[in-house]
Amino acid sequence: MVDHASGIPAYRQVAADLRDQITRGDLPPGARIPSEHQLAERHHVSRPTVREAIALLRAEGLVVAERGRGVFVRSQRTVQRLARNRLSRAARQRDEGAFKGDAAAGGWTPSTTVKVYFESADPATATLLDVDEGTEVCVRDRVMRADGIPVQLATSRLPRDITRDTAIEQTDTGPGGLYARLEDAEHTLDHFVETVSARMATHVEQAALQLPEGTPVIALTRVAYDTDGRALEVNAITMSADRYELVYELPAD
Amino acid sequence: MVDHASGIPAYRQVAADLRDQITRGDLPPGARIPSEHQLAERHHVSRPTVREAIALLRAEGLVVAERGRGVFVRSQRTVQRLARNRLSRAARQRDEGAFKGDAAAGGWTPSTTVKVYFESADPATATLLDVDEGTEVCVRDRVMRADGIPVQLATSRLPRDITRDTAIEQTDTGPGGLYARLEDAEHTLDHFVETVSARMATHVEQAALQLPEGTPVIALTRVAYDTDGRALEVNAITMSADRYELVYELPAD
DNA sequence: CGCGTCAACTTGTAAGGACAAGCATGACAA
DNA sequence: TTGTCATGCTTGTCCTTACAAGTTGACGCG
Repeated sequence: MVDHASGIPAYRQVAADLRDQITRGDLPPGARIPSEHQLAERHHVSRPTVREAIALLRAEGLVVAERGRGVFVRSQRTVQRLARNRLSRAARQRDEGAFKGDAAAGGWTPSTTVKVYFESADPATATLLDVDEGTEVCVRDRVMRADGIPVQLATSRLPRDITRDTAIEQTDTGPGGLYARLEDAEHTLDHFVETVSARMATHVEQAALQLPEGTPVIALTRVAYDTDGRALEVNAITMSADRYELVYELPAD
Repeated sequence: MVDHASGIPAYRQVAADLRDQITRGDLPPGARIPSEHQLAERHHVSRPTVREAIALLRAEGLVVAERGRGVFVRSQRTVQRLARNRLSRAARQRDEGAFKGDAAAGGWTPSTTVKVYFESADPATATLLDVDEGTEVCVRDRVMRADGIPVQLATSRLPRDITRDTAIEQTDTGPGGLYARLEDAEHTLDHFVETVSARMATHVEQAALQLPEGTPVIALTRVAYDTDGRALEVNAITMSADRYELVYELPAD
């Protein structure tokens, strides 16, 4: 019931009530919350007020609405963790790149669509790859899926003088993936630098990753360096924050 | 102007129009967008419709509303990056913990408030620390500020049998911080495991970090292990995604 | 018994009105 | 000149009403 004397807006009180029920477990993941009409009657407020309350919970990512069906408690993070210690040479010899390795560990079926094209380096890419602006780069644009649903977008850029006449310019890079081909071409990988940030999904990403509104994404930029300290590849990865968790292991010294 | 024949809801058309103006730069960061009344008149829609459009942009984190003043375009990310390779023994000997080190590198003034208390381990903590549920743990609850504004929340938990009679149970842990005291007590640190995820801020975090609505946070869980493979500390860190970027360096092999 | 249709739900979109509360500005008084 | 206050602008909150569009299940007909 809404307390008008408290000074707290009615829609926030309704939202808080539902949030409590969800976090307490009275409304478990997947459960349908009462309809807008029912909530309005129960709390003695109007439907727009109830809708505002539900809009809050949607923005928090707690619930999803489905027209004609109801509003449902969001199921928990699909604990599809991604161990990033998979970039080792040994792993490359076992399977085909990190994504397939994660899939095997997580027990889901991976699929990928790839587009390969060429462009001249924009300022940001040029800085990261340490090449002149306008240098020709090979772009590998990938959409990765787990059991058919898109979970990750990745765009790799490499200087064309490295990729020319290699399988990297093919859609299928072959066993071990892109990094294996780099090592075939005598570019010995030394280390990677990953930069992790989070932000709200753009509407393009929302569409591509089939995200409900109000979900954040993890944006990861990985730069691969060879033993000479030269940057070989810049990979911009976007993941639904809902579905991913990144794990890093760091030595104490 | 709204096109009723397009099938696209009016509030989305209004939102798209404003979004374009913002991304194009016509409405630069800090600028005030037209008032709800003006937008309603201009697009020939009602005020509630305009409000719904603005609610969308707020959820996307593009604008912030200030009652009595107007709605303003959000200013850009403050590129305060945080290199996470600072957990080395050498760094501990130089300064006092990772946060002060980051501050020195970033050129801002750090300040911290600490609360220390004891509790019995909840299931999640017990699992991570590999102790029995209910074991007494020492909790260090910290709010970290950069130039006075809160940027990070961190809660460390350690089994009490490790912290008893050490400076870890004091608010001020002394030079080199918590990890230096652990090594003083013959617990040699071996490695850390960091788990990174992103999600929308809870309303508690929103208040503590003074975040506008609709901003995501980066949630990081760090577990410190000693050379025997024993978990010494679990640190749950929450950062505004606006203000942080994490950098990891990984060896290729 | 099977299947299609329809009614009764659900959420989505939109209008219009009313009052509250915070802020800035300018007029006015000291 | 300076401080105070009233006024009008802004967003915040909330109501009532109406119709659109998607889903589900029950009912009746073949």
